[in-house]
Amino acid sequence: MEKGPKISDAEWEVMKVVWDHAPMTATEVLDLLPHDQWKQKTVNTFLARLEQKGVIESQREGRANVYSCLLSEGECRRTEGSHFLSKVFRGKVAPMMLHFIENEELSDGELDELRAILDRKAK
Amino acid sequence: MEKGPKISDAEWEVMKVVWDHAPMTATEVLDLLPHDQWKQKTVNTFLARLEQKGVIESQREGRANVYSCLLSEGECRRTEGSHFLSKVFRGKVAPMMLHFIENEELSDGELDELRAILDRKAK
DNA sequence: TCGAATAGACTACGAATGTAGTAAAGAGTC
DNA sequence: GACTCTTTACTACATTCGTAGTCTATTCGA
Repeated sequence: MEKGPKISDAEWEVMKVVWDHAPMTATEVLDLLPHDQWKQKTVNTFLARLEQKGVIESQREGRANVYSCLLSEGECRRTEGSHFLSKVFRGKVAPMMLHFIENEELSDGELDELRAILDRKAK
Repeated sequence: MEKGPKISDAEWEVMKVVWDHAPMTATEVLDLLPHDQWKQKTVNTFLARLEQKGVIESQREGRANVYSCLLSEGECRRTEGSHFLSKVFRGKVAPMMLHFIENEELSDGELDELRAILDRKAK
């Protein structure tokens, strides 16, 4: 399987906005991020780096660059997820699942949902 | 909850060995890592950094340093896991679980195991 | 048309990461 | 005790990451 590019922590924050609203300009990206934590120039830098990495692309439109996604959130989740799995849980899925079940709050509804998925999966 | 230190990708590789075999020396750590990918000096650097970060501690024993864990693998998994969850899956546990069920190979045995855990959890 | 505002391009810079080299000190050998 | 070998302590250095600043070109208003 094809290894996607490495997307850093801060880059992920930017990408969440882009995935939700692209195509969009750098100014629009800033507007959808917490203003007290982000400066326009910082956002611009990340957008440029993300384009370098092939996660997004830009098209000039008048005075502004309009950014669109090249990689979907799902694709990036696959890359990041399998990396996390092998790094933190030594590639063992079941212990990881158990970890999250034990450590994160799951509502009864979510538990039911997961059981349903597992039942379907098991044929 | 107390945020643990950031442990980098390569540092995790070293820590897996330390968690499995501590207390141990730097030389012993190298012996348990793939020799073609690790040099002794590199291992030493990582051990020093991990000590700085408070993940391990060392005690002088003759000419060598003997390293022991200060943070368990489970503690580090909790820190890393909740970071991953909020970064990649926006804090939503169920979609993450679903993602792994759909994207990683789970044997029938593992599926059964997970169902059993969920059943127990839901009472 | 000329200056002001604005968006992008390029540059900066310290901290963390991956990967090691060099110097030095302790331990064992003759 | 002098020499050698091992293991540590300190230093190095290119990349990536987080966070912007400066310089420039373009657009908009007067």
